[in-house]
Amino acid sequence: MNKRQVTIHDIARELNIAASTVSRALSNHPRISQATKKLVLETAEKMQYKPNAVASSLRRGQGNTIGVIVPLINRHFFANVIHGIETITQPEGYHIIICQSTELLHKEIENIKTLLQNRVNGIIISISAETRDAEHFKEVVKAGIPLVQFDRSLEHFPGSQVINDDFQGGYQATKHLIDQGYRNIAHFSGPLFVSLYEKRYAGYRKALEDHGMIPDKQLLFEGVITREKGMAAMEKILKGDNVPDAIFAAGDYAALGALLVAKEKGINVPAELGVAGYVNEPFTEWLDPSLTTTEQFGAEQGRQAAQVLLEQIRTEKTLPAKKLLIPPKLIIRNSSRKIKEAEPYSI
Amino acid sequence: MNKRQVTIHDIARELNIAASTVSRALSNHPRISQATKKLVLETAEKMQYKPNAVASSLRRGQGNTIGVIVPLINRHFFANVIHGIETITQPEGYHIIICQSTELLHKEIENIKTLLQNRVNGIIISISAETRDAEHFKEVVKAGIPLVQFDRSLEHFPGSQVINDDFQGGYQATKHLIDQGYRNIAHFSGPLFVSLYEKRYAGYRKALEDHGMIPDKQLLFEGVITREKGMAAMEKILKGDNVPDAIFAAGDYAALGALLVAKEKGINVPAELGVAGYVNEPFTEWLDPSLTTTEQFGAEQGRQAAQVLLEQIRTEKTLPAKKLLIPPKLIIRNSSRKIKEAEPYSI
DNA sequence: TCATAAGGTGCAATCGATTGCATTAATATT
DNA sequence: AATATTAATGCAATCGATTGCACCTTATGA
Repeated sequence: MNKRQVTIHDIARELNIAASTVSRALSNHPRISQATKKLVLETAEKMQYKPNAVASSLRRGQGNTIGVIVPLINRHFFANVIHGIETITQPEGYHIIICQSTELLHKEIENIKTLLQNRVNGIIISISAETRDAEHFKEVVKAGIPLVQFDRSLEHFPGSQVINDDFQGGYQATKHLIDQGYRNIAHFSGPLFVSLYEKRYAGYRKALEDHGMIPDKQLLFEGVITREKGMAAMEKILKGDNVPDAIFAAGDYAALGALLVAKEKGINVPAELGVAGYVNEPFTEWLDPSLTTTEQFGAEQGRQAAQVLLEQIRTEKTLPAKKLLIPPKLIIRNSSRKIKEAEPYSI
Repeated sequence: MNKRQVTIHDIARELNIAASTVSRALSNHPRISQATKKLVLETAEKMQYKPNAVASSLRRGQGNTIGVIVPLINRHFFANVIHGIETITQPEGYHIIICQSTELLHKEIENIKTLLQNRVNGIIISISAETRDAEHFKEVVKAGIPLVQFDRSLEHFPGSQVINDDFQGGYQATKHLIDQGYRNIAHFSGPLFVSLYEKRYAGYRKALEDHGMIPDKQLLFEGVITREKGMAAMEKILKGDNVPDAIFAAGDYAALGALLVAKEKGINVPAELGVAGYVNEPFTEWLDPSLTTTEQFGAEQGRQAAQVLLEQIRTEKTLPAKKLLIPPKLIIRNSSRKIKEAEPYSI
């Protein structure tokens, strides 16, 4: 039930000039006299003219919209990324359309289709857990629309990416545990065919090796990313005969599971068991003991991805793909502070 | 650098028929023969035709987009609401444009302008902390675009709203503390000119009165919504001479502050001090002791708001405004379990 | 004084899909 | 056989803003 809006033709009629003149006056065209511009601007204001962005987009073959596809909007990390994207795009006059794949490939494909139909200027995407190849990205390329991947990505797709340095993150966390004196470190990983988990695991292995330890397959627990799985893995560990003195979990929820079981069994963290998570979920700071983890700077990633995309949009010719590796930051908290140095500890 | 896309005219030329026939065939118009439809569909597929939603929107004067304005995308509650909205709108073929006001009125106004220019079908909004009146909503009404408010709202604006029953929430939480045996309950509130805080406070007062207690102004701490402010308020309380035995905070972060100070001072929660928060932030479940709080069902609110909006969009005539009150749910956890009944407690 | 340039505007086509109305062909009715 | 009816398709205008080109007026230069 939209009511009819004022158009440039209405303004033109009001002033007895051509619509084209109105259009040019509004866009500050150099060939229109100051007097006319002033007149048009005033009349537009008076008549409450609102430019129709849809018509403009159609004619110019260019919208002012950027599509963003994430697995789930309400995941802390992704919400942060979106926030970051918005802070960059909004001042540039772009707005963002958000789609969720809910970790489903067919939805992701659907999302891309919708975005293409709506002729977005560019797409920023973090792929679903199911996505294995870039078939559906080809449509985007064919349409000549720039696409930037972030966080989870198909590395072989020849486009720009803004991703975490998960290898370094895994390395840092493990090295920290070693430095604290832990000598038998287990790893809770996600599914290893997901490259980001594979990399955290590789970082973990490398850190061990660099410090003269041999990664023990027995201490690798794959597919442990929820609290429940973390708890189960921890129970299993305690029942075994090679009980580790530290755990590096590739996700905070799994680490939480380990902490909960440890607390239940009266195991002292960090004295008897060191624990480190990953992602820096909001709850980790307030656990008791607070959880050592790794920050991934979601907002920053969003900003960078948006920057890269805007560059591509603004340049006519295809720019060489950029691959930005965001270095993660280890956040040392009490769950791994075995060495109680005189560290300033404030709640 | 968008490349030219296939249009219905290309298909028409290919098949030697009129573009209008193609259009009708694609939209399954009854007056087009099955044979032609089949042919068109196949050719469209073959030529990789993608309908131009922009052109369609212009012609029909009707897009397929819903605008959502929130203070901050990366706040847990709002992220959940957006998620809820998306789950409803996406299957109906609408997509959502997200805008943040970052709690600033002028940005909110800007956002509304942008959404109107892009001719969205409807707007769902939670107002900024600065917003006091509905001046800028009038433009929306004038354009004949339905608008639904949620969470924080201008109650006197004659449009649909989906909001929390904050009075009940405040009442429930306070009553719970009373039931647990606490007799001197302080309240950490947000700024009281914000109606939602005012209502939680009113609920708190009513609960006290209903149980024969007199709300003490000395125990009201206004504008305490951050952890820092919560800690400060708690310190102040402990220095005073009327030390309460429980705190009902209108926000979880303030409650967290109280908990942290209590822990630091060796005050036993819940034995010596009961604490209840509000909002059910993700961290509250894993605090030690876990924090009693109130869940607001963000996703549910998003779904309801989207439902209401879609109804308005689909109906030609203006529907009577709906006001949905979402009942919040008290989540009882350890920070207020003074009476240790045989409650099943599982980590 | 006349040609040329610059300054201002208007005309009309265009972007791609949609839709009221007209047209043609095919079938049914009397 | 002539007319009415139905089915299938085409024509052309339209949504609102943009833009290449043409046009007219006034200033500039030789």
